Amino acid sequence: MAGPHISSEEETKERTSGWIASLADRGYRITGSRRAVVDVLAESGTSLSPAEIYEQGRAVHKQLGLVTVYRTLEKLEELGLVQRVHRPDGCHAYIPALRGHEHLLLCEQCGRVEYFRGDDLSELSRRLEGESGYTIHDHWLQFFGVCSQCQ
Amino acid sequence: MAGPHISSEEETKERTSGWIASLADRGYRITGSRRAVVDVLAESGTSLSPAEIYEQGRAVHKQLGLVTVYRTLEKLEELGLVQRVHRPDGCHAYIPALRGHEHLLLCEQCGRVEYFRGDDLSELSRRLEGESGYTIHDHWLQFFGVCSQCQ
DNA sequence: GATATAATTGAAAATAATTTTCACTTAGCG
DNA sequence: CGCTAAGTGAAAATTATTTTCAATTATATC
Repeated sequence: MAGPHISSEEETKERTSGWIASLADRGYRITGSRRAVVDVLAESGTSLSPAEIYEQGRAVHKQLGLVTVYRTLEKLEELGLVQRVHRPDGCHAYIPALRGHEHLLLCEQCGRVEYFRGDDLSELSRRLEGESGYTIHDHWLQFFGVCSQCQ
Repeated sequence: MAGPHISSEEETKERTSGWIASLADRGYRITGSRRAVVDVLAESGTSLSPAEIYEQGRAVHKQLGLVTVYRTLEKLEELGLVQRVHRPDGCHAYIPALRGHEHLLLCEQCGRVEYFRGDDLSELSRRLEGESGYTIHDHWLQFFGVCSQCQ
């Protein structure tokens, strides 16, 4: 199994420009406000609520409005680039979306997110389908703890 | 692996009286309103939002208030008897809490919940702890699909 | 580059979910 | 039974999110 994946600065920059390109490809205009939302979330190692994105985004683009944060998240979510993250204490924060068979490890204190691979649940999924009669579409495997910084 | 566990009527009755006993043990009074909330959620095979519990609970105890639904859920949650269930489209519904190493299989259409056992994630958890430096406290393994009734 | 125009913006209002307040009721001990 | 602190529902307050709308602006086209 690959270890958890700590994002490098290099990669988060690529993520930022990739998201901007996806928005443009889709026909959405690239505005200062959208850039600010993308910058903040793509380069954050932690999950962020709309209010946190708003606050941090204003450092980049001072006239940013909270409404635009919501609207931009909606578009990024629609493009599969970001997703809400669900935690025992709530699900109001966003992260760069999981890709392929990635799973999550989350810090309960600071919201830090690690992505890892290495557990194939498709066999279990098929077995469950057979035994339950469900048609299974998706799954979540998430671990919750405290990161080394927060200990 | 044991198959998913379909609750019998027998068992849900036991669950209802167990929850009532736990509330009483803890020193909480047993009122008609609390009984209604417990009845509805303990005997439901699907996840229910506070508003749904309120609506169904009024069939049992007509003066039930929505505020009391919230307050009773808070107490049941504190006692570890119920928990919020998180799904891609939201996390505003409650279910009887997982026990031991149970995991969830959820119907995206009707909210039906199946509990299953059979996957031990403790080894993966330990491995992740070592590689990430996190102290892991908890995990979720959840499958999402469409149940046989909803197909 | 200038310009036309439809997309996008932020502020304010509206809505929805949840929590708090408070005067009244009641479960359950003695 | 009667007492009393716990619990109640209605209404108000709070919080998160969405909608409305007039003003602004990104970008395709000249």
